[in-house]
Amino acid sequence: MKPHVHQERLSELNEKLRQKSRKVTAPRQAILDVLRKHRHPLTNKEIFAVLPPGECDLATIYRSMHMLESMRMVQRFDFGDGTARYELICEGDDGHHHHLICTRCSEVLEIEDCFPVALEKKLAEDSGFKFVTHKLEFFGVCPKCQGK
Amino acid sequence: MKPHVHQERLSELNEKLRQKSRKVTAPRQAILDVLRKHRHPLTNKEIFAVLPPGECDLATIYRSMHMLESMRMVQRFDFGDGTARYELICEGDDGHHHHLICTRCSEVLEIEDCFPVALEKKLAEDSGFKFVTHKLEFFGVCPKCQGK
DNA sequence: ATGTTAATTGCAAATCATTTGCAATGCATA
DNA sequence: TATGCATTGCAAATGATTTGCAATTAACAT
Repeated sequence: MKPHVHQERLSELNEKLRQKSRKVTAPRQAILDVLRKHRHPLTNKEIFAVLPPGECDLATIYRSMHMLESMRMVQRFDFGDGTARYELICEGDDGHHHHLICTRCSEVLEIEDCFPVALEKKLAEDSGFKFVTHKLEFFGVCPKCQGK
Repeated sequence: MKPHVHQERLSELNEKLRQKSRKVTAPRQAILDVLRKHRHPLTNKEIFAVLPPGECDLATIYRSMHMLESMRMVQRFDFGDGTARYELICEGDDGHHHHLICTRCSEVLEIEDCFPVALEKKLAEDSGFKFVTHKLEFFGVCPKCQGK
């Protein structure tokens, strides 16, 4: 019943799924909903923890994040702790940016500017490499954690 | 016999170990020897593979690298593939630098300049963070791999 | 509506990197 | 040369991620 209700609620994100001949499944919608509500990079386990129990298997989250990454719908970040983190890529954005992470409490600040972009060109010229990109993250101690 | 031969062969690196009341053991010397001979970041497994069989346990390499890192004798790098890599820190160097890594063949180029250092200061001022550092690695396709 | 089919999921087991417990061993110092 | 604590090897534990496979389901054509 009400055959189109479901489609009406689908966001651009789900449309993107459709366009790639991917199925719009409950787990995928749930994952995208979580990402939409969180503006910071989330680990798969964090996504899993936020989801209602039984909503989606951890393995499915891993598989979904790979798919979303390959579709450029999420951006993967490495904070150097051996756990991948993902952020939804906004409309008209390429998802490329950096973070400032507190090494004590793990607070995360997004950094607007991307500095080394200009340098990639110089690097590419000097080295002969092509398609040069970079990963850059900053680490420090946030104001709250400075009082030891 | 020949009680001092061993000591005569000890490098500055082993002296450093001594100074920190660390023991100069065969596995540690072997590991440092490997690092001295390789100018690129090595994974623990790569170090293990280069070492003569039975020379040193993998777990010992993991423990040694942690120790060497805390003593600032090696620098740890993350290339985003979930495996730590280490480079010996040269005399008078702080070990801080970056790499350009080929995403196809994993060739690694060291990059002399460190660009974002000046930006750390600005970031620290803007955010209130202290002790701001960064990790930066570049990725691309090397000349050899460009011919598909 | 319903059937068909390929994509997707859950679950459990497998991998991979890394860590850790513990008893045996080995350096450094007396 | 003896003593004591650091260090090691080995095996088992951990934590993140991947994978095989049978059961389920979305998409689309009946």
